[in-house]
Order: sequence, then structure tokens, then C-alpha cells
Amino acid sequence: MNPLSGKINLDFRSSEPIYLQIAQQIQQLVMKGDLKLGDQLPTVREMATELRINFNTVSRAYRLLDETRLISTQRGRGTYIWEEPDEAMKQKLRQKGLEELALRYLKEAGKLGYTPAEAIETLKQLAQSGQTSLSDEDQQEER
Amino acid sequence: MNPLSGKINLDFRSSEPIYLQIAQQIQQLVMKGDLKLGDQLPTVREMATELRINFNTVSRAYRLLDETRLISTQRGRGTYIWEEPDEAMKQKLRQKGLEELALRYLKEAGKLGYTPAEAIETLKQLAQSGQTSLSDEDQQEER
DNA sequence: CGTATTATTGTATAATTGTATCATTGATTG
DNA sequence: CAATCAATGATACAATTATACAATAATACG
Repeated sequence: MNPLSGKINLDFRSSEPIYLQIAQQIQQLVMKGDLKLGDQLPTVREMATELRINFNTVSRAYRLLDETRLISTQRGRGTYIWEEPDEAMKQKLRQKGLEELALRYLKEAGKLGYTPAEAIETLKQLAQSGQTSLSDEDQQEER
Repeated sequence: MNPLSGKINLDFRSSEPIYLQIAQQIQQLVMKGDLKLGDQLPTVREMATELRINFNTVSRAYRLLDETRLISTQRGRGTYIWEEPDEAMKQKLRQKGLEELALRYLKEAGKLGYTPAEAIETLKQLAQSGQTSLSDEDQQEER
């Protein structure tokens, strides 16, 4: 069994592309310590089969992480955790991830006809009212 | 201890295939005089074990060098330095090596969206500003 | 010695793994 | 509706590894 079997949960209904979902979740697993330096990730084909997607999509996620030097992909050999990000890096990655999420939120809101200002306002109110269950328990897989 | 133990440094993250890295570095060692006519190279398995790669990858590097007559591989016997390149040959090899590096640089820059002109400009500036530590001290091994 | 046996060395071929390129699809935009 | 673009898929490819093999050397034994 590979090290992150069942730990990647995709939401095929999300507008978030699945290659980003994969990349972000792997990033989080590293930051949580579930994946450590030197660990081998599943091959693109393994993971693709498990997630029932094309292996090129996994490859794209891996390439993204390779560019940030979080992992190392080696043709013919496999893919490995390359560096455990230091605090600064973690912060940067978190920031970047957040920004992507934020951008998507605004974009989606825009589709629904809301201005950024409106989207922000709604967000604020939501944050104040329902302060329960906003933490990160494991989510259910969707498809 | 074999004659080039620790003298081959691989970068598994490079897009340069490791069989080429090996071949080029052996070539350089011969040109530098670290390897002389008649010297035996480590067996494919020895070197593979040291570098933590498959011996077929070493074999491929050896085959490459065998084809240029720099070394002689003999099944069941081993691998030996075959001829020390004369000055003309050395010059040619150095030139070829540099061209390969240049090509690679441009290719990588291209992937990042830079035109050759931009890549060249950046290179120029870099060369002017930081003229320190551009020599060839031994590099750190990567994985 | 001579020969059989075993170990050592490089080689050939197929399987595995990531990559590059182009095609398809579905949504967005004008 | 056509054009366009991003995400995903299909296909062919390149690097590396796994496995079985062939040639040579080293050793054992008569």
C-alpha cells in the first residue's frame, strides 16, 4: 500500500482543477508531517488509477510541486519528497495556496454576479456568525 | 577503493540524464589527468552501487564512451581507459561539452518563458555582478 | 597441466516510470 | 453561435530499472 493511499480526496464537482487539488493536498501532507524527506510518492500511474483519473493529470500536479522543489520527479525512477520546507517556505506555500483559493472564490462569486466587495462582505459576516466547525476535519470523498 | 570513488557527482534533479552526467564526468577526469591510459574503471556494478543507481545506467554511460574510443569495455574483463585524447581531441571534447551546457541553459530558460535574448542578457549581468566563486570547486552531492 | 565449476564482468531485452505533444471537452466570452 | 482557452485525456516517447544471459577469469580437483 502506498504512503498516501486514501489520503487524497478529490472533489470532481469543484471548480478547483484536480491537478491543483492533488498538489495542495500533498503539500499539506508534507507540512503535517505525514510525508517526510525521501519518501517515495506513488507513481503517476498508480495514483491515477486510484483516483480514477488520467496519469497526465497526476504528472501535472507533480510537476507543479517539483518546480517549488518540494518533490523531485525522476524519469524512470520515481517521485520523492525532496525537501521538508522550512518555516519560511511553509509560510510562503500557505500564502500562495491561500491566494489561489481566494482568487477562485472571487471568480466564482463573480460568476454569480457579485462584486468583490459583496463577496468580501458576505465572507466577513459568515466568519462572525458561524464560528463552529470551520476547522479541518477530514472531508468525505465526493464524486 | 576504486580510482574515481567520490569523484562522480550526480544531480538527480537535473534534466540531464544521469548516464550522460557520468559519461561527461569521466571524460573530464581523463582530460584533467585523473585517469590515465590503462587505468581500470570500476565495474558497472561497483559504480552503480556507489551511486545508488542501476548498473545498466552505468553500462550505458560506458557504452557511450566506448563508442568514442575513450574507454574499452570488455565483457567478463572490465573497463579500461583506452586512449588519452590528444590536444586536438581534448579541445573538441571541451567545446562539445560547453555547447551541450549552453543548449541546456537556453532550453530551461525557454521552459520558464524566456527568450534566448533574455536568457543571454540575464547571464551577462550575472557574470558582471558576481564574479566570485564561479570556479569549479567540488560540488555537493544531491539526491 | 587439463578441465570442470563457480564467480565476475559486461550485454540484451523487456518492464517501469516520468515527459512531451497533440486531441478532446466543456465552459466562457464576444 | 463561433472563437477561445483551460483542464483533461490519449498516444508516443525517453530514462531508468529488473531480469536473464554470455564471455571471461578464478578456483578446485583429478
